[in-house]
Amino acid sequence: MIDVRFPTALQMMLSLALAQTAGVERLSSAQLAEGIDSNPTFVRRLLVPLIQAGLVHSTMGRDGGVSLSTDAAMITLGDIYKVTMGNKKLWTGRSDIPHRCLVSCNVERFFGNLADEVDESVLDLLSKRTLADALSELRTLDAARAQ
Amino acid sequence: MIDVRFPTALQMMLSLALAQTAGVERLSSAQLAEGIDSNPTFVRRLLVPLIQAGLVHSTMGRDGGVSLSTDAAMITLGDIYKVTMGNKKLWTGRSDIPHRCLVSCNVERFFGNLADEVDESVLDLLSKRTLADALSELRTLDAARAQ
DNA sequence: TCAATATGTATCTTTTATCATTGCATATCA
DNA sequence: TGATATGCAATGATAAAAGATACATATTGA
Repeated sequence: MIDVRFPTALQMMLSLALAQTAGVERLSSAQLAEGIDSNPTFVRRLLVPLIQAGLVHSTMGRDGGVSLSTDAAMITLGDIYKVTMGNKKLWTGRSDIPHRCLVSCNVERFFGNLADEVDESVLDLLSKRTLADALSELRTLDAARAQ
Repeated sequence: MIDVRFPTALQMMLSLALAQTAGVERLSSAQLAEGIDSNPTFVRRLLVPLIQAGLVHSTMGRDGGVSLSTDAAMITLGDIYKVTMGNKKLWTGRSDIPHRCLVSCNVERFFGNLADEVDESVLDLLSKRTLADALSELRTLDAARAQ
């Protein structure tokens, strides 16, 4: 199955950012789940690292829910990516290749380095955008759509 | 399962590049499969687009096999990536999200644009390296490993 | 105080993308 | 013409991810 954690976490964070601008205190995992057409358990699983990293604040009990910990302009898409994907790299090579020649003895390391560079460049790109930026991009897209 | 087509195709191409410098006419899919600890069918499946794109030349029949079509310095890792991954994007979002608000109506397009930017930046990075560059990096790694 | 309802979390099942395997037609060469 | 390569289709196995279910725990308000 395709890993959709990042796009999903991003959508959740955008919903929280929108709620913030609309003056809504918090959203429940059920509300967030409805927005992504999924289930509350998946939402809560995704929230765990976001809460631990301090990007999101959670309140338990009746009338509980989650909200952004800070202003949307202080959170970058890179933050969200790093936190939700943890140590998972964008690329992983074949592992345990038998070492028989110049290529097979060194591709593993070579590819690892390459993958690191790719991760770095992607994070670079994501870190230049804040959640607030993304939200205003959504408004632009929405205006274009309306026409 | 993790998609290892690119790292695998890369290793195959590196083996072909090494064979080229060693004066070896061609390698069979069985030989390539041995190098990646896999099976000839998988190798041949990966070769199809590389052959169609003209990066690799294949000869059928007994004593057949494949070889690089051109010099390793003329082939970039970007070429290999584009050809083996086809239209598959690095990221795909959730699809068929119900349209209910500013976020849910526009994230799909927003994320698509973001994914396009990421693809572009990765291809940029890969296109700066040739197979010949990669082969000499392998030699450098090998020298470091020998110590 | 207690009923309602939220999060936190563990466990099991379902789904599905990917790779492995098998089989066979076709091509090529000694 | 037999040995051996590619080309290709079809089926099976594997594993990662998401869905589903269950329940303990926390909080609030009547």
